[in-house]
Order: sequence, then structure tokens, then C-alpha cells
Amino acid sequence: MSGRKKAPTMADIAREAGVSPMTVSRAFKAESYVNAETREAILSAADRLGYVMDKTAAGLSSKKTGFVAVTIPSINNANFADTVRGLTDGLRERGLQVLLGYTNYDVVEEERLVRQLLMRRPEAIIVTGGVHTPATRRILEASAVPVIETWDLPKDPIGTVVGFSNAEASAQLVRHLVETGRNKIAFIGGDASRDTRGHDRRKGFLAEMERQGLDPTRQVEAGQPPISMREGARALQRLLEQWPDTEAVMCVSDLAAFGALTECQRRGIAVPADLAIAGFGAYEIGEICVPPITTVDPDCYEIGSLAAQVVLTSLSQDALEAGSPVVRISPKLIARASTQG
Amino acid sequence: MSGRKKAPTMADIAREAGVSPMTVSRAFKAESYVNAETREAILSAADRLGYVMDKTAAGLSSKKTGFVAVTIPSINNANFADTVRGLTDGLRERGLQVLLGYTNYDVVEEERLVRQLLMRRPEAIIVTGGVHTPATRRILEASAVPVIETWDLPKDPIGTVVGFSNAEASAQLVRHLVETGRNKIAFIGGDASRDTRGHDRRKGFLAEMERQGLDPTRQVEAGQPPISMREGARALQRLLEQWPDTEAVMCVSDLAAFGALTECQRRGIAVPADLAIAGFGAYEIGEICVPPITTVDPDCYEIGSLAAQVVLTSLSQDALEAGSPVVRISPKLIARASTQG
DNA sequence: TTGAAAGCGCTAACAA
DNA sequence: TTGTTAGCGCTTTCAA
Repeated sequence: MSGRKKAPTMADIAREAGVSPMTVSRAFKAESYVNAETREAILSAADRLGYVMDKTAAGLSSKKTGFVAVTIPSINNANFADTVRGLTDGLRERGLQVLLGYTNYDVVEEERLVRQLLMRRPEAIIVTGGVHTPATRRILEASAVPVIETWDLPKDPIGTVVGFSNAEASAQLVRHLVETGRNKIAFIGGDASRDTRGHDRRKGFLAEMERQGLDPTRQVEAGQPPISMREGARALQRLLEQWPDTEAVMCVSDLAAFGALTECQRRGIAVPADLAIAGFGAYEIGEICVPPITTVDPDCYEIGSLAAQVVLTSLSQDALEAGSPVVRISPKLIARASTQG
Repeated sequence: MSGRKKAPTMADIAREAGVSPMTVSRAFKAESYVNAETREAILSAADRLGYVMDKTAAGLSSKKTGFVAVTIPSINNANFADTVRGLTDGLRERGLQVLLGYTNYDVVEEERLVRQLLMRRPEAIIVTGGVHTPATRRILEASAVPVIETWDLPKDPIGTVVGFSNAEASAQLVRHLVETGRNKIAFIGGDASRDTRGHDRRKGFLAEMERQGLDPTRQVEAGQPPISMREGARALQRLLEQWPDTEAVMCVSDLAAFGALTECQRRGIAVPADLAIAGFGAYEIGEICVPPITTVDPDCYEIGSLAAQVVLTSLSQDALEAGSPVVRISPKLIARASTQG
């Protein structure tokens, strides 16, 4: 069983190695000037005693905690996972560590989490989305660290933004369905609020349908976001009960779209001949299932990469508040068999 | 843009409210005795100045950092997500926050991560699996905090264990396939090493096949774990090239199993009539796809819940090193249409 | 290249 | 109920 003893400190190492604590401190910083032999002696003493530096103490003193706080809605989502990978990869080279929290798609939980994370003094904080409680907003604005909002294009950003227009991406999908000959197009998504990106996709659907002179009323609300495959399947049932002549359905995510597809399989509805299906997010499942599902790829990894760059920039040049505070991504449509052929 | 000013401290609040810093400190602890009016004045002063307590300083002084470190292999996995939910829910009520890191199924990355997390002085650390680099092991053993290994039953645990036998779960699946009349059974999983839980499942397959007097050589290695749906599909191709008369295939996870299922759909192989398919993990996809896939449910949330309880116990009774250091879960077989009917 | 002194922001322990 | 003192483990700053 792991012990309950107290951890050795720099002072212990210093004593063991016969130097001052300050020299120990230097020995652990790669760039600082320490006699090679002295350093070796110190590191070996540290190893002998099982020393692990206390970064909270280091941070208190140096004002550099060496970590960046990141909040994502869910820890079970390939899209956000890719963004976090992009962040981790981008920050690692500068020695910054990512500390992760998840909000469960809940702005109140987000407020709790942001408060907690800020208390640990991250060097920057990256949040998903541009909708927060008023308190979260205030806290973030008052905080002394760079704030980056991702996955969205908030009208009134707190700090920097790395995102895309979910509404425009939806509109792209509508146009694709119209171009492939469908007019009676439906939308399946979660209830309003909560998942604001999903909400924006719905709004984008509505706006583009009207622009195309089509009827935008075929909409199903499938429950609390994030809606799952199961909810996608159930939503398709409801959709076909109410509007049996629907020609195409676009779903708030590939997961819901796949659920809808399975429902078609169970009912013997041919996709895309009887019904076209489109999703969102370029999840693996949409590529592998039969038939593969048309989707939109927002380039999630790139969002993380760019956010990491923004962090590094803000951290280096203190004064020059970098050029544009909005880094805009362009999601790409991926047309597959579920809507054509 | 968020500011670059320095954050107010307790001393600032104390001055503003006309009390001592110590009183401010007490005002923020719910249980401590502070005059109601004084507390109100302090909290309002704090609010006015946008004060956010520095928990790193608090932890340095009190030796209680208020967080628990958790490492998982992937942030895109429903199973681990459920475990983390169980942990978060169980620890929240005691005011402990979960700080998450992911290892990418890589023990070297795990070592890096564990080192980093330990430098921030968590009150406990929870890792996935029982296989680590020697250095990771040493560091964890030397650390002054409770260590919990999950999702596995390591032979030589570092601290406490909350897990199950992946091999035995596999064996269960083999028996199910034999009982439903299959003899020519194959296994699809990742290459050895890396994902040790997957490796154990493979070993369990092999052992039980031999126990049943069946030929265990039908095994496909599908690449670096975690293997995806796509790799599951490709593995099925290879399997059928080499052993076209295979009657059943069990996959290291439901995701791989679903990939295999899609390959059957593309080739016109009837499941389960021509080929039975089983997975692992009770992912949503196995329940919703057509036909639904037989699987094993390890009760991931429960693993997290129990681990949280272990943490709380270790943290309260310092001396009494709780009863058994191994909490053993029993995964349940879920038989579905992909192997029967 | 090394060391000494001071202090980061907070809380434990004691005193009033 | 409130305040004072000391110090958590490290780094900054200055001096040697």
C-alpha cells in the first residue's frame, strides 16, 4: 500500500547533496547554469529520495503554474476529443500541460467548473462555446488570464475565438440536399437551449429553408442534448408519423443520423432512395456504416491546434493584443451515399 | 479582452472590508465561526473586487488541495467516460474535484502524466489498468497519496484495485458462443501490448477455447489499440480470407464488432445465420444497430462509484488501511440477436 | 556558478 | 468571534 509519509522537499535534497536549496531549484531547470557534476549529484539524490517537485509551491512563487485549463461539454465525444488532442499537441512543446474538466453540456456546471479551475491559476482558459451564465462571463472577464472560446462564433466574445458558424454549416447541408433534388427536408435535433451549437444548426436549417422558399416546419425535438443514436432512431419514427412524405432528413450529429439510419433498416426504408439522411461532425461511424452518411467536417483537431497557437501568442507578447480576436474555420461538406446515387 | 492586471488577494479583501486576512479566510469556509454581518461584508467586498481564491496557496498551507487526479486512456470512449462520471459524482459531495488527464493508451505517456499530476499534489490518484512502466510504479509507490488501479485485476497491485477479470469476461463470451452451437470461433483484437485489457481478453479467449477442446488459432491482430470500427471491418476481411468457414467472431470491443458487422452487410453475409458476432463493453451502438450485438457489460459507472468510495475511505481513516485492497466487479453477459435466433 | 534573504497567498495554531 | 504569528515549498533578486 502506498505510504502516508510526507514527501521530501528541495531542502531535503539540498541537505542530501550538500548544496543549497537554490542550487537544487536550478538543477531542475534545464536552461540554468549549474555545474554538470553538481547537477548530476542533485538529480541522483532526488531520485534516491523519490523526490517529486511541488509545482503548486513553484507556481505560487513564480506566478507560472504551467498549465492551461480546458473545459469540454463531454468526455465521450470524438469531436471534442480531437480538439483536445490538437490543444495538447500544440501546448506540449512549450511545456504547458492541459488540465481537463467537463461540463455535461450544462452552463451551470460550467460555472462551477470554471470557478474551480480559475482557483488553480491556469495560464489560460479555453472553453467550448460562446454561451455562458452571466456569472461565468463576469468571472472570465475579470480573470487575469487569456480566455478562448471555441466551436462557435459568439457575437460578443470574452477574449479570443476559434470557431465556425454552425448555422452556415447547416445551410450548406440544406443546399446540398436541395441540389440533389429534395424539397421536403426535415431536421432532427435536441430540445432548444443547452447545446447551443446544435441550436445554431437548427437555426441555420430554418433560415436556409426559408431562403430556398421551402417549408421549414418539419422539425423534431428529440430530447435533452446531446442526443444519442437511440434518440435519433426514435425521432425518425416521430418524423415519419407526422410527415410520412419526407424526402430528406438532416440530423444535429452523425450519431443521431446513424440512429435514424438504423430505424430505416428496421422499417425497410431504402436510404437514400426513399429517404436521404445527413449528419454532422464527420464521426467515424458515418464513414463506416452502410450506406455511409453525408456529413460536415469542422476539422476539430485544427480548432485545438489554432487555440493552442492563440494561447502561446497571448502568453508571449503581453502588450500587443494579437490582431484579430476571431479565428474562423470553414467546415467542409462530405457528400456520401446516404444522400446521393 | 480579458485583462492582464494582477488578481486581488485576501489581504485586499481584508483591507476593503476592514478586517484581518484570517477573518476573510474564515468567511470563505462555510463551517467556521464568523459573525453573519461580517461575513456578508466580506463576501460583498470580494464580489466587488472580483476576488477568486488561490487554491494553490491554500493547498500549500493546509496540505489539502481538494482534488483527485484521474488518468484514462482516451477521452473518446463511452466506457471510461462512464467511469469518470461515477468518480465525479462520488467525489463531488465531499467537495473533491476530479482533474483529468489522458494517456492515449501509452504507458510512457502515462508516466509523463502521472509525474505531472503528482507535482500538483492530488489527494489521491486513480489510474486505468494495472500495467505501468517501472518508473511509474516507483513514483506511485513512493507517493504519499492513495493509489487506485481500475478496470483490471493486477497481480501485484500498487494500492487498492477496483476492477474485473477481462480474461474471465472473455471466457464467458466463448461459453455463450459454444452453447449457441458454434465451434469455429475467432478473435479480433489489437496487437499485443499497449491495451492490456484487450490483451487479457485475448488471453481469456485462448484459455477458454482450449478448455473447451476447441482450436484457438483463429486470431486476427488489427493494429494499434484502441482498434476502431474501420479496423474491425478490415480485420473481418482478413479473417474470412484465412478461415472462410468461421462460425463466430468475438471482438475486443463493440466498436470493432460493429465494424465487422458492417463488413458483413457489404458482403451479404447474414448475421447471425452465416456468422455470429460478439463485442465487449455495452456501448450504445451495439444496442441500436441491426442486428444488435451480443456483448459484456462491465458496469463502468459502478467502477467509478466504487473507486470514489475507496478514495473517501482512505482519506478519512488514516491508520486503518481498509479491509480488502481489491474490489472485484462481475461483468454481465448481454445476449443479443447477433449471436442467436 | 552558488548562496542568502525575502516573499508568493494562504491557513494552522494559538492568543485575546 | 477575531487577530497575530509563523510557515507551507518554492523562486526571485541580489550579492558573492
